[in-house]
Amino acid sequence: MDRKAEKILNRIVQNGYRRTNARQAIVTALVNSAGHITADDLADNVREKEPHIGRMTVYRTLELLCELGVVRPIFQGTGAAHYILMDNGGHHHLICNRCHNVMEFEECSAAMVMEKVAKQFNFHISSHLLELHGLCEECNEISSHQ
Amino acid sequence: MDRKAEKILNRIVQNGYRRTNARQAIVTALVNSAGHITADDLADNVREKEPHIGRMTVYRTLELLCELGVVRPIFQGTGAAHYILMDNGGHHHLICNRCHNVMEFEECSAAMVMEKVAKQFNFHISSHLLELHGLCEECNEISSHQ
DNA sequence: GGTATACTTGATACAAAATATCAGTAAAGG
DNA sequence: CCTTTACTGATATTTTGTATCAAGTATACC
Repeated sequence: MDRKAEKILNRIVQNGYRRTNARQAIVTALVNSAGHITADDLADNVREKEPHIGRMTVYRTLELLCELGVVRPIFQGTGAAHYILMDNGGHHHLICNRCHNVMEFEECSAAMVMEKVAKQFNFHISSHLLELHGLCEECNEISSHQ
Repeated sequence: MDRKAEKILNRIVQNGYRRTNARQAIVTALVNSAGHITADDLADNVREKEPHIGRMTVYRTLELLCELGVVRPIFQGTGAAHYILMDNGGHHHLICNRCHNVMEFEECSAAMVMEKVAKQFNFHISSHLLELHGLCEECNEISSHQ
């Protein structure tokens, strides 16, 4: 069992919810998905190993994980919601408005900013999401050629 | 006509799309909605004044505005996507995992961070979204009392 | 101002995604 | 092992979003 998955399952138990086989399988699949996946794709992954697990349970588990702050649904391009793992602190995305490509980046100096805000509002931050929207290098060139 | 709406409509024209009555009405309603609204609610608002405008057109206009980077769909609690206006540079949200309250804050020192990233990736940033997830003051107290 | 053209619109039908329900099942605590 | 209560999963249903296509309208050109 993955350590990351274990951590999330503990969080579930600590909040008074039960540790079930379905939840174990779903959380494990979620962690293995690298943290970017739709509910339906996650359901498919889970059912490869445990075919008896229903779609509904996957949706419900994701809802629970949202409530616990483990996961956050976002739109990525078009179609269904993508769930991203927030348990590791944060996500940093560069999102191109034209090609909808998502690039991830690391950036820790943002931490300073957050600390400041947290103090001001007396808010207990558990994770964050920073999205920078615009045009990636390639799409920007196309634009300027028109 | 609102200046903000005017600016968005200009952006539409500058990108080779037409300035139509439907788009004017939709953009105006969007700006008046304070920038947090679902597609269907927006359609309702638009149709109060212009009942002939179809739901489909609202969806299509929002799609166009996404492409232009004017708007960004996010999940807020449950149900349909909420569209937030990105035209004024950025959004800064504090989102409580427990009560799902969304507080907005201003924070400009984040600009430095973004500049750095933009250079590194040669990415042309037009707007940004920074979400800090955790527990608000009130919910944090409830937690520690348990 | 009139006309041609291509873009835009809106009614309808359709597909996809998410939710409600409820009988059956399994986890936790004794 | 037994009881209680939360959880599950098949199904049906609602909600949300998309495809289609004839009719309409904005723009460019004359």
